[in-house]
Amino acid sequence: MGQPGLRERKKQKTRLALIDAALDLFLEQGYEATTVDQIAAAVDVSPRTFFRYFATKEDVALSLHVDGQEAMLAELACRPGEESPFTALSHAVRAMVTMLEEEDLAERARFLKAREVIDNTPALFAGSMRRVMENERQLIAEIARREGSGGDDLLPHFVVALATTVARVGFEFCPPTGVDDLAALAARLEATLALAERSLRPGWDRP
Amino acid sequence: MGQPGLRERKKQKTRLALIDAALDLFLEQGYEATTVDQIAAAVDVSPRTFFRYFATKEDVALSLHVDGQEAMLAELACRPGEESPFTALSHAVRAMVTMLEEEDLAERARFLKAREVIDNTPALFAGSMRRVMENERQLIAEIARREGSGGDDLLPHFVVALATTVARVGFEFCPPTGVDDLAALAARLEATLALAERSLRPGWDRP
DNA sequence: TAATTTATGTCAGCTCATGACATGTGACAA
DNA sequence: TTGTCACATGTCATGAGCTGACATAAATTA
Repeated sequence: MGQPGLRERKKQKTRLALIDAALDLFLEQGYEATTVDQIAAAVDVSPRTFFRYFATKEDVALSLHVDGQEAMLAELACRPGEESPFTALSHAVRAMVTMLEEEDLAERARFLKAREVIDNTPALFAGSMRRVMENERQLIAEIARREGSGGDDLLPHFVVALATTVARVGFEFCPPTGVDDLAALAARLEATLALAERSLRPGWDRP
Repeated sequence: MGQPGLRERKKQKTRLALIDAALDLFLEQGYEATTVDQIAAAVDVSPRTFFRYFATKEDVALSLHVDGQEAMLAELACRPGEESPFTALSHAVRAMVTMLEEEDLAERARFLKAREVIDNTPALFAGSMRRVMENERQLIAEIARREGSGGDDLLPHFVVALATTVARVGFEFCPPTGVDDLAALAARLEATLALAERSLRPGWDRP
């Protein structure tokens, strides 16, 4: 009886259907060129209902992205306090990928599609950056808390900014996604982390 | 005959008037709360005309930001080829501030206003990040050219990303802007550059 | 002054997004 | 099973951002 009830299941189903329909349409004819009405029609739902699931047209493409961010924050909260800030953040970044690796096949496909659409749509890219930036504030707060530094200390800002930069470079500019590029993505991320590690002085992230 | 002609002068005047009116309204009542019609009315111009000057409502707030980006690119192009990538980029970042310091008083006030509005408006912040990212592609291309590295080389991506990160941290989170915070801005930027310098291994930005 | 260019105004229309209210469908207890 | 309640959805109306088409007014040039 772990089942969440018919109502809830229907909602989840509609939600995923909306995401899938939206991503397919975005890939086919572009983000700007597809209307909310089209997405709603594809799922056989009123346009008004679309906006009950997603606040904006943007959101439907970025919802998975958000899950990743949350996973990152959650992982950071779990890291032991002795770990140096950047090490902890590295693990948090990796968590985004490992989380995906445990997912459904359909879910992974969905994520890769979303990534492709976002990469090819400036408006969506901007939106994703905005979310990254908002997430960054929380990361900074958490790092500052761990390290007991003041609010106007530059270091936490810099460390977090560097970590998100690494994540960004790692996730960006991957070759055209094939069937399951998750492995390639993970490899690229590791390469970027290694590059960062090798570029920085030991102990740089602690005063 | 150095004069650009009445027509051109009028256009520049209208353009600046639109920017000023928009920024003032954004500061007063918030970005989302002010309509294009209001901005147009404040300058006594039809709403349609507004969109002939700025493609979107966002653009009117971000136009100055764009000038800075262009200055950065221009400065990078001027830097001597022997200079290591990150050093060249540092100077390019500084150019954004020095350019402002040579500007009109009104222009500087405009810039500071714009910065304040952008910082307090997620939507605008996202837009500015998008432009930064688009600019980043050009910076990467230029660095790759200087260094003669291939298109899939991680290093140029990383170096440029780090430079824009420094710029971002340097420009962000300044205390509430007073009359002319340009000096404070410059100081903060220098502090961030110093922090980066001190965190990185010598020669990290060259293979 | 006349002819040509071009900035602006007007209007009509599309899409995104939201509030208000009605309706239908699952949840749950008697 | 049935009846009630909660809530997901549909319908309608509205406003804001943005664009195309065409007319008008102003500046430039001859």
